[in-house]
Order: sequence, then structure tokens, then C-alpha cells
Amino acid sequence: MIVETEAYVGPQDLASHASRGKTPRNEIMFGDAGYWYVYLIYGFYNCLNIVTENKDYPSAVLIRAVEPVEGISLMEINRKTTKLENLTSGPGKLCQAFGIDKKLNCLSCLDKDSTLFIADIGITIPKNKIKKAKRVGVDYAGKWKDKLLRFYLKDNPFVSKK
DNA sequence: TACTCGATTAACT
DNA sequence: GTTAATCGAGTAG
Repeated sequence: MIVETEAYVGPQDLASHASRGKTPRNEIMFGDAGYWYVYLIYGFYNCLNIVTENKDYPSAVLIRAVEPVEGISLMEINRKTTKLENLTSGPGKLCQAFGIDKKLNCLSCLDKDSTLFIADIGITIPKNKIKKAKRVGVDYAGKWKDKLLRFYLKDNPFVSKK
């Protein structure tokens, strides 16, 4: 279950990879919504995003943290730890736990025959349980660094930072 | 072709 | 609090 996200919205968002125009890496962000955007960060970790918005308006949502529901024993093997709150409480961590890499880049996030897709589990989160905050790790983004574009579930133990 | 540095994490002091 | 780990996209020349 997804518990923490960040939004990267439009070509004018200085924190977004798309702010300096279309490149081979971020090209998927300029396409239709509903596709995975996976990239390698710091040479070690992958980050998982969902492309959103319309064609030619580059936007994506970074999945920053999830709460494990099934397959926890496999996540423990992938993450080399048995500490539950450490399995998926960060963008790099959850990709390790799920075994996500660039093979998923540009695939549909709604294709139920794919190895990774988003499913509606039919619960509604009350609005007062959703907290807004500044995005993480984007100090270089000028006036965009303080935008409240990070969203997470209140009191959820898997959120990467309070 | 060469250089810089990042939407991070874990392991240090 | 500081830093090492280590890849490749982006950019300058």
C-alpha cells in the first residue's frame, strides 16, 4: 500500500528532471499518463515514479514509501534485513524490496499481466489523514524546493521522514 | 572524451 | 553530524 508520494509537476518545476527539457532519460514523462518512470540515483538506488498529466506536460509522482502487505519474507531477502519498518520506508528501499529496476521503465502501471501494477484495494483515506510537506532532497530547486508537494499518511510507520 | 553531481542509504564519528 | 558507496545522464568542449 502506497503511503508516501511526491509530485513533480510540469516543465517549470525546477526539482523535476523535466525542467531542462526532454532528454532520452525523461522522455517518458512527456508522454501519456499511467506509465512507470524508473531511474538510477547516486549509482546505487532506483526510484519509482508514475507518469501523470497529459501528453507534452511532463509530470510524475515519485513513490517514496509503501507499507508491505504481502511477500514480506521475499522483501526481507532482497533488503537483507528483517526489520519490518526498514523494508520499504524510502524510495530506494522499496525498489530494493520489490526488485524494481529499469526493466520496468516505460511499462504500463495499470497492466494486470505485468510484473508490477497498481491495484485499487477499495479503501478511502479520510482527508485529515493525508499530510502535506516539503519535498525531500531538492534543495537545489530554488523557489520550488519549499512547495508542499509531498504527501503522506499521518502516523504511518513506513513514511520515510516525519 | 572528460567532468560533475544527483528525487539515497547505511555506517561511521 | 559526516561520509563513502559508485553509476550514468547531462553538459561542455
